[in-house]
Amino acid sequence: MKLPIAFYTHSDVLSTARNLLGKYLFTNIDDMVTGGYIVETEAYNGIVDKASHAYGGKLTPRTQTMYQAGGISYVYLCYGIHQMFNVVTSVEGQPHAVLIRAIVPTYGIEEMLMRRNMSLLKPNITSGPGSVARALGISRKINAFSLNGDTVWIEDTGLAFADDEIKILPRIGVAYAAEDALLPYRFFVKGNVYVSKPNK
DNA sequence: GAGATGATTAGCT
DNA sequence: GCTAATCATCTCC
Repeated sequence: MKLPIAFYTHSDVLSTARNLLGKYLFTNIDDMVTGGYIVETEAYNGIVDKASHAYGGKLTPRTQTMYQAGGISYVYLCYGIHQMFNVVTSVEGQPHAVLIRAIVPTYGIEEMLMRRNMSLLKPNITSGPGSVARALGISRKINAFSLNGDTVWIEDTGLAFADDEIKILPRIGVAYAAEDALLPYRFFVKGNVYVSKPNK
């Protein structure tokens, strides 16, 4: 069952990031369906968040996707090689987003292995945002797609994690964001092997 | 129109 | 642990 758009449009990006844990993310790229459930996310809290592309209300051709109403994808390239997949949340004009950092692969594992150029299923297949996007075949072509569509979508299968199975820590790789780098905006399932390190 | 720069990963030590 | 890879995007001239 696909998540309703209402799941994405409320304004508390932190609770959306928390509630995305355990949800299934699917893509249908070149007629191949791949997916798995989310075990690690990071929240990016709009114009007041120094780690966000939209900090200070910055509006460019790239970031305008984040200003749209919640329930769509935001995909961009980082370090020249890695595609990052984000879920846009909140209402139009509020550039909130949740970065998907890790999933547990469950559907289309063969296809994911091929995309990752691997022969054996190892935890690093979908560990880290760049790896998740590559395994799922996500590219910038999928930017600003509705998460209720047929190319990329998120489902609720009833899987949920209790608060004591979840750990909340500061985000990864945002040291440049000064005091905002310390904000506890990273959510992950404790000890899950697909979560990028540290995972405890 | 050119130059600086990352929400990272993989591979080697 | 450390470091190179690599290019779209943004910023300033």
